Amino acid sequence: MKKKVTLKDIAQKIGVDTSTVSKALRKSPDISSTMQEKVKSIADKLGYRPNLLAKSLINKRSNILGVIIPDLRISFFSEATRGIYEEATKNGFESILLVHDENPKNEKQKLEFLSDINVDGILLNSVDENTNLDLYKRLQEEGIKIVCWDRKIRNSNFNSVTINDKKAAYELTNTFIKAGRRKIMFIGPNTGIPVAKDRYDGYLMALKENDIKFNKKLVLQTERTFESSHDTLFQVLKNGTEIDAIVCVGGLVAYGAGNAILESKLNIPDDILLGEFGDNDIISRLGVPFYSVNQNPYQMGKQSVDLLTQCLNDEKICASSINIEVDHKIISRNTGVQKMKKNFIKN
Amino acid sequence: MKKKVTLKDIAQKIGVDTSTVSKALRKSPDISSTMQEKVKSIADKLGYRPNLLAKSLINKRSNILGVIIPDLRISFFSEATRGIYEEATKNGFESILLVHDENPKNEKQKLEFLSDINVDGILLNSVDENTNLDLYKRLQEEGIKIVCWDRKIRNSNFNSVTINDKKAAYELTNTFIKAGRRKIMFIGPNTGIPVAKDRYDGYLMALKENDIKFNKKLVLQTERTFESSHDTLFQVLKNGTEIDAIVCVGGLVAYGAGNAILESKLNIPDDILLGEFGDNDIISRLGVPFYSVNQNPYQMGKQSVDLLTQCLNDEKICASSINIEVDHKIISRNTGVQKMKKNFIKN
DNA sequence: TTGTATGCGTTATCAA
DNA sequence: TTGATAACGCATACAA
Repeated sequence: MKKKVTLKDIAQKIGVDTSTVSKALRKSPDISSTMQEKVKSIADKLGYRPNLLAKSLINKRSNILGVIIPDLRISFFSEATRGIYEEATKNGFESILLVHDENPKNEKQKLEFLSDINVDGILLNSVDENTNLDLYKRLQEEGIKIVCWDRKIRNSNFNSVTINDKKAAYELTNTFIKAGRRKIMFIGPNTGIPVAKDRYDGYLMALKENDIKFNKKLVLQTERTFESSHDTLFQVLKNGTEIDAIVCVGGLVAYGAGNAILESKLNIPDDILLGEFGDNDIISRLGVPFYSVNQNPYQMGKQSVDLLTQCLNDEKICASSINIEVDHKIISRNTGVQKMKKNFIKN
Repeated sequence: MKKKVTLKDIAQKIGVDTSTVSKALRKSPDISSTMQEKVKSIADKLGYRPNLLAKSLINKRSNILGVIIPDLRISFFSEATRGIYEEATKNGFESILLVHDENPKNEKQKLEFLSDINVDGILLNSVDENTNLDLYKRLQEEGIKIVCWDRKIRNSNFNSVTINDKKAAYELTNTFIKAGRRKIMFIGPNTGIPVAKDRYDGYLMALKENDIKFNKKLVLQTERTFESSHDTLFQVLKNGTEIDAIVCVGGLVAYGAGNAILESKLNIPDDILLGEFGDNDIISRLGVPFYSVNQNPYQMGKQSVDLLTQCLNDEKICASSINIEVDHKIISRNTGVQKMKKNFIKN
């Protein structure tokens, strides 16, 4: 097992000091160009690569960004992540991706890990705005720049990049109302998580504006997971609650809800219109048309990195609690579904 | 800006040496239990967290696994990644995720980054088996354990976890043949990338066994991207080449192909049966039924981590070029698509 | 039982 | 222009 080539190896080979090699490789004007070339050629030949750990132990910066997302199965996040790492590379950062699975404990662990390896910044899609708030703040005080994206954190000074969730939920609900639906359900968490709260508020606003009486039974408080959404809705449908449209707070919630509806032998969209946030691939698995709020994930990712980069370069920007609003649009999916010949494909 | 708490801070607070603190925190029998408790309580109060960089500079291990995947939009990879990080956590590792986008340059950059931060192991889904082979080998020699998953690397001693790709492709092609199709196309790279080669071989085997004459025109050599697949197939269809089924080497290829077919006003599945590897969500966006090879991604991810863990604990296992074969199955998707009322949902 | 000295690989500040 | 030394935060062999 060969060991990795270090400055020392190069130094010994040439017969100079490590500090000379170090400077030469970073093209310090201290070092003669003859020496610089000599060092460089040896370094290349030996395949030298500086040890990032040692470097960032001394420099204060690692040029690493940490990205924590809720769930990879949600294509909104994968698209956004794509925007993130492309822009990160452009800006000279390496970005590493971690997943918290909507679990505060996981989130804590990932955050601490990122702090332990001295990342410069974190792009955060937080589980909720309470549980780990103190930790967010501590990391920030330690000098790690944090940008929240998709999910902002109220009553805090974190910079963020989001859509206008209230407006989007309002528009989505309104779409249902215009399609003649009145018994519109809202599924998801509606407190604690700011995004969810905003979306809930938008839902309420649309109802109110259209003189639809608020029905408490049509608000299902669930977690942001497939199981929670599925099980809760399935039970509610079993109990005979009538609904004709659903606003789902996120992709997994919508997928769970959609499954519950189909299992209940109800039809989408005839009986129930399905709406979600994120324009997520997984919903297409249901094989039914649905509405979605497209949140321009790629753009959101890029802008998040840009904001974070600015934070790292300018303390003032960092302190100014900026919220960048990304455009969204209401779209419908799978409207062009082709009719399948029965028994054409059999299992 | 508060600085992070270090051993020194704790040591000064108590009035002992850093080495005492270091030992106390790791419960060394050297240190009295009184002292251990004292140190621990102070450490907790101050919120001490060891600096991983410094630690792994000394220890040879970082307990970090690097995961490099081709593309996040492919749900096969997100599912597999899920298996990976769940199992990694269980085994006491932190796993960080990077994406190479089927680009050898990106892959090189990510690999070197992982080496630079001294990860213990890498779970690799390589771009191809040639371009960065020397780099793979160098990292291995430097002591980084590498496990290839999904895509193995022939003529090398890397351990791997895959399905039986040839068999799977054979079965998929056979499914088409049994459905009465004879003009079956193969789309994707079919050389250089081992998985693709195996799948191609399986395709050929099925043709041969069913006395279907091999038609060179029905093999489209493309990259593993949406654009490459889409553009190539679209042109071929425009030129009037007749086909009635397609074996696509991967999800993005299938999505590109599906789009090309629909844009050409052909019907799936009536005119053309679509088949792919990975059981990927994104294909559902086409809103048509399709066949898929489910590769048990979650299981594959877990087993990859287990194999890597074993490698790290036992040099012999590492040297024995193990290939673990994960079960696959042919499935059909979207067969239960509900018929949509025209104009029910409008854009 | 605790402290001292040294080193991991790198950089920065001085001297030479 | 180059070299010696200390430092980053932590761990460990060895001395006290």
